[in-house]
Amino acid sequence: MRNTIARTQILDLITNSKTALSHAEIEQLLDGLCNRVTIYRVLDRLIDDKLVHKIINVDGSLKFAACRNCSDHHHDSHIHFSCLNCGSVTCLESVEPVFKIPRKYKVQEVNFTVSGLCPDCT
Amino acid sequence: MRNTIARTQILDLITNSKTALSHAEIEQLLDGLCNRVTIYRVLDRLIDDKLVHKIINVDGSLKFAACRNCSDHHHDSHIHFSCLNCGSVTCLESVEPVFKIPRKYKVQEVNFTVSGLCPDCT
DNA sequence: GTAACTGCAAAATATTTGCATCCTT
DNA sequence: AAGGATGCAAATATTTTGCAGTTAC
Repeated sequence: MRNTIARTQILDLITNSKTALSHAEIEQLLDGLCNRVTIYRVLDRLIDDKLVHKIINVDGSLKFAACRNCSDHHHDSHIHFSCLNCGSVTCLESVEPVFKIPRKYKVQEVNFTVSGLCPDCT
Repeated sequence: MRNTIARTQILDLITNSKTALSHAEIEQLLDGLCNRVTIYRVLDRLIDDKLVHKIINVDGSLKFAACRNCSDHHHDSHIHFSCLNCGSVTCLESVEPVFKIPRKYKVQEVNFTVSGLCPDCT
């Protein structure tokens, strides 16, 4: 793993953003600093390295957010809030949902998204 | 809304399937009965008509399942189980998760997916 | 110096749209 | 008969891959 400009810049953007960023948003923010393809590859790498989460948005689009405490494996059981008005996706770290799955299913990961209006759009 | 062959067949497939179906699976099952584009259009229509749910899978792919009780609006707050081995997606109708979102957020929809191993793959 | 990273072009995929034709009612 | 539904081709959009050149360590 090398500290390249692209990697550093992309990780900075994601870390400093309040909301999760899409590939397109990252590309726009970088403003030509690096190629679109590089962004794909750096994101994959950051996810492998457990520095960034991949979030599947309610519309199926992808968003990326900084990991909080994923050292050896991603653990992303908090809720993501997706705003239907401005499109922002926010990690609600504090909220852990409670649920029961029939025993015959073996649970490994969890992906919870709630959509509606964020505080800014209410 | 017309009762065309494509519409009838596609709705039948989805209704009779234990698991949610992807566009590709539907296309394969129909085996050339209708065009790929038609499947896209029929699915959109069935969703509009509240006969079919669109489910966003953990990998971002789309799956379609029959609606249970969505008369005027989709209400899809149950958990979807996504098998990481066989790729099947199942609606767990009986399980309603409990969670609390900060008041400043206005909740409209919910999308909960749990992934792991389904009973057949354990 | 070398292996990893990057950019460009092109391939592969997935979805949407325009338009002429067909079919349900 | 008429308007919605369909098929085909092509346009769009998104992501992946091959390869040559560049860069971090």
